[in-house]
Amino acid sequence: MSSFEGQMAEYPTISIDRFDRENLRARAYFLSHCHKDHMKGLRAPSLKRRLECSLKVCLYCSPVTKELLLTSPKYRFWEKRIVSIEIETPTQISLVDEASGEKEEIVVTLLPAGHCPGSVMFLFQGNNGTVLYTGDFRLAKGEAARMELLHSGGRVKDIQSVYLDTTFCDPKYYQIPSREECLRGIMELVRNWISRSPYHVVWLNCKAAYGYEYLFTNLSEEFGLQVHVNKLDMFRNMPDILHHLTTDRDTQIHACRHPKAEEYFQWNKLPCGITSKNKIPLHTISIKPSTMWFGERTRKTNIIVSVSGEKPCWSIKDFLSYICPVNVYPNVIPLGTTMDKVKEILKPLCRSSQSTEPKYKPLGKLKRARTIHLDSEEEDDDGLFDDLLPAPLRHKVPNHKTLHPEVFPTPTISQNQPEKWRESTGCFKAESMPTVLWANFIDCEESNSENEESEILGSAQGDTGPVFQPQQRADGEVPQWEVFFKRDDEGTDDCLENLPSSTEAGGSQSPKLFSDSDGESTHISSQASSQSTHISEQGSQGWDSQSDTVLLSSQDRNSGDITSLNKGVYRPGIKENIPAPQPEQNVLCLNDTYLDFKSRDQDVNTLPSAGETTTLSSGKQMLQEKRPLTLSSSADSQSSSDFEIPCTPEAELPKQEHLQYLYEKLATGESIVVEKRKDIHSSYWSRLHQNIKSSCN
DNA sequence: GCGATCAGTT
DNA sequence: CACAACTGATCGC
Repeated sequence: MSSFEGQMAEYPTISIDRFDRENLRARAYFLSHCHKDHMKGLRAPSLKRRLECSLKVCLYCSPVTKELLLTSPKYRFWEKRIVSIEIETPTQISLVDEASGEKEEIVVTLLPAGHCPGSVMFLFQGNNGTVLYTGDFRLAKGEAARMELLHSGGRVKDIQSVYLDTTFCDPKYYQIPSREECLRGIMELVRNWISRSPYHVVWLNCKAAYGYEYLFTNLSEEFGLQVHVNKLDMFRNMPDILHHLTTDRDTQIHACRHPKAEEYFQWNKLPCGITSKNKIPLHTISIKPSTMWFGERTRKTNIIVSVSGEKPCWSIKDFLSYICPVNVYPNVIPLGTTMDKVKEILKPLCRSSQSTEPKYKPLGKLKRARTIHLDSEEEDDDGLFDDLLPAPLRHKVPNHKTLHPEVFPTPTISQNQPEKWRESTGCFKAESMPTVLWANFIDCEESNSENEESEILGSAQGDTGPVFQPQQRADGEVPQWEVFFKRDDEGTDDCLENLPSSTEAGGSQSPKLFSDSDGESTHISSQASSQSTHISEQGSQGWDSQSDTVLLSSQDRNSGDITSLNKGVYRPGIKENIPAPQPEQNVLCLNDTYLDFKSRDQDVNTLPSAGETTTLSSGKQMLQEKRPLTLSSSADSQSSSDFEIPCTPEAELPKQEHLQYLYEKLATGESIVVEKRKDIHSSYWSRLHQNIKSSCN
């Protein structure tokens, strides 16, 4: 939970993501994205009154955020006062005190935050220095380095303070797989479920209001099925999203909601109420996209299996140390700690500690004939302090071929005339084009080798229903979830093979893998009858006690081994067209996939930062402005060949022995000794151990 | 009746 | 614990 009170030290007359208390006096409001916990007070009567009494106060946000916000009638009263600002367009705003007439100018730039549609970071430049408010951000490594407007004169701007989303500023979150990884894992789960029959459906159990669109669109693209949702009018002006959604329940992928959805699920009922199709009962699994893949593993029956990678897909550390501000203000303070402690952790990444020692500077330097970068930023603080500040010389990444910084147009927004900006809603078509981005990653043209799904893929509507073709695989029945996470190049691709029965059980691999503490099997298998009958039994037992959570992870060191996912999968051809990520020297990242399963008995909880961390605006940026299309997005998010991003130093790769140990213990049900380690990983490891232990109890 | 806050769930 | 919600109870206006 964000503890940010809404105001920044440097510019206390503006309020961001908070609209209560002190913020009621703000001269201008900013909203980084459309999640409720960043909208506190936004529709309170007190603020509404303030608005009515004021002529000038406005809310500034991205065009997409504005659109999403105004979809809700609760916020309609804001309509005339919302000023949308285009992404990456420095915009001057006059902050006027209406009582005294006192005025202050500030330039704000919205930078894509990669969290949910419309989400942005705010870069403010004014008389009190340049500050960055990150909001909730989920940027892949190197993303900051690609942001033109974080740079000036070829280096990162001199940023006084960063107001940082520190939600995952904890060693336990070190292993967060990339979006691509998570998507890939989900894709395979979904594929293997829905390809069994038209009556096998997937429920995406999404909690937040927005942020799963990336998942939806990609699933839709891949399988030619629209995703069922309760409402889609908020996306009416975002065709790239809209086309992948439907309110028609007759689809195999659901992301619909209901207050009692979890309860429904126990009874094999989807949130939209359906339990069957053509009088044939549906078989449902649920996939829960969640960032809390570690934090949530507390239930007794959870099984955690993790082969850790060496790096998180994004990192506060990388972000902050790249920006290298003078100050950092964490927006999230974990309960057990204090602001100061978090600051202590972050301080080493900031300016002051980067070079405490004065550097030798040759005397007699001539006054610089400064290279004229046509940056229009008149308050170019870099220029003033270049000699004084130890700001590391970081060259911005050439992200566009024609990346010559022209004079930035700096639109000035008159607070009196927000209307002229209203038209910006028309830009959504260009704003969000994730599917194109993804087309590059997974070739949607590729047909399912064993059926005519390709026809369905091409159809705009999924309402004809998929044509079911019997699977051709030998074992016929049981989903081999494990194949999604295997490496194929080593005998140690044993994420699951060390588990009892993951493969050896022949026709019935799944039971023990998903078994609960009672040793009771919870079949994920396609034995339809067992499934539905099982469900009624569950009603009395309570499914939670049976639900196992499995955290799985691949260790595809080989960044190009996407094809390994196909091993043993029924659709040998499907991924062949995927361009393998370029094998780059700088690719040090391991890609992890964590999955947390549930389906009827079990629930498939997946995807740490992935699903809900959609990058729409940034996706667009990447696609249209920054990246050559020949780069796979997978490679993009993890690394860049353009420049060098250092590893997160602490992100040490767990040793195979460790993992082997854990698997063996897990397999045999033995308890696991938690060895205390002093380093930063101790928390990670003990947690992992504890989770495995608890799952074996 | 509405809103804010808190505790509890997922 | 921490995501991003929602529900229900309680209290105050």
